[in-house]
Amino acid sequence: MSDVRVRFAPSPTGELHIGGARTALFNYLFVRRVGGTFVLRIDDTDLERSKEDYINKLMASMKWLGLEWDEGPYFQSKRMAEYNREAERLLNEGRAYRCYCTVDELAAGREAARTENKAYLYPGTCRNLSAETEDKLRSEGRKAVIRLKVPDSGATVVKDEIRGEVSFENSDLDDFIIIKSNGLPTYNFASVVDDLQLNITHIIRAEEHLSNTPRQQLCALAMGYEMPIFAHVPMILAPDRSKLSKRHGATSVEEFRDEGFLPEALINYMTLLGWSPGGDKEIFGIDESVSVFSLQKVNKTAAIYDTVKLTWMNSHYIREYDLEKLAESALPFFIRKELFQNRPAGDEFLYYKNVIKTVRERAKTLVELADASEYFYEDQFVYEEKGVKKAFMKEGVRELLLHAAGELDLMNTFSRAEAEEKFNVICENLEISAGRLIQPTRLAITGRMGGPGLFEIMELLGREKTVERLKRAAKYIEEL
RNA sequence: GGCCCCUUCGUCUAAUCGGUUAGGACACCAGCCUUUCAAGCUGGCAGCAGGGGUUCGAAUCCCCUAGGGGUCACCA
Repeated sequence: MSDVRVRFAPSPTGELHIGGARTALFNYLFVRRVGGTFVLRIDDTDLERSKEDYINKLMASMKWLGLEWDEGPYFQSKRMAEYNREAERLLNEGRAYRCYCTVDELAAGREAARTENKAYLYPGTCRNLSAETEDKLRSEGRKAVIRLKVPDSGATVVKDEIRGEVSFENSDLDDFIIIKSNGLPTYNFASVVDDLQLNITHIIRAEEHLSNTPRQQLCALAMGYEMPIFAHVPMILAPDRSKLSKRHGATSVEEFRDEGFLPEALINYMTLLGWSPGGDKEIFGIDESVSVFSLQKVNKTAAIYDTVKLTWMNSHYIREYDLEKLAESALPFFIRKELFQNRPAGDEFLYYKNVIKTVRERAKTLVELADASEYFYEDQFVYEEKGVKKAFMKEGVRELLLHAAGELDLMNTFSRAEAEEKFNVICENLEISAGRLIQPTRLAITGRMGGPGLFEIMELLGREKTVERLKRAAKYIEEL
């Protein structure tokens, strides 16, 4: 066990989206590679927006993806005493001060700056208040916030594993708030206190935090510490190049799961979003990535996520997955589609597994898998319109199907090889090509023009159902 | 608007120290295979944002421009 410690610190204001998940993944890859500790922290200082439901969903999503953490979850909401103690210390040491400006007063200043088209910086109104003035303001009923004294010269340099050294002029920063008037810490402060107290050694997070990093570094400096090493990973953008949000459709892990994506596929896809092991390999498991992962190889460019490639990857995993596991994963989708009510048992489960086995080859998601399985459970399906024209509305098809039904009925045993042999004989005797019989038969027993090998389907369905469906189709054609 | 980051096919990406016909994957197109649909195989289309330098030689180093993103809250 190395002493490397990383943390993933989501705020529970929504479901875990693909960007957050990818950040968690990179933390995971990095820390597992070096044998360090993965800490989960819930940044819930914003009581208004944080919801307990989201906390559970967040953790469920991480577990579903296989991103297990070693320590935590820690909750910022339970660590208020720490933040207040540190803030008090800064106050006593003269590195921070109470500010009594009201929200309205500040807004006025901001508005003025805007009309002059200048950047607004808090002017430091309360930076050097006398004890008397403070008493007076307090007696007026004014509530105070605590602001950090930011040096007005010099620069703050952020050391970043991915971007190198990034320098910010302190004069561009103002005395920002570290404790709000309701006594709660701001993110920039709480996050630093926690990272320091939890002995985090590497902060791997999204690039949107880069601009705030100098503020955090200034906090650490004021408290007498140095910040850990940073790694700001590029953002994941929606297809329209904008920041991910709800209006972009499925972006949360939960949604991807519900749409029938396998966790391994999602992991594989996210791994390649902003990182590449080099070489031509595209398909690899999380353990393989762990063994070669490095922050230096993480890209600097934001990536647009593309469900098309994810879908391709998913279809690959569906094809290669362990059948037993696939059957388990697909269960909720079959139930949702009402192909059956409960988890099938005994022979029913065997049948279910065989259905999946024959159908998995052409399903890109678990939803499609259940879709493609429909006619194995439903007798009263409708015939595909295009197929009816192509396969049913031809001379002698009805008689042909009836004839085939009769022949199949006479068979003693019924396997895919035997059925195929029988069809060959029928076609030879009638002097027609195999396709002439196979096409309408396929439509008759599945309602569709595409799908698995016909004789495979017939074997699984069994002779009785096959014959029944041929007859049903014949009747249907008659009524056309 | 200030500050910060970024810029290789439509998308994800590769290209040890500058020397490559700029490679792969998805998608798309064509062909092969085939009872269908897929899968698979083969081939094709398609990119170094633009402009200046430095250099014998630049996708790679420097500068400028343009574009994209982020951030500037008593949100995280």
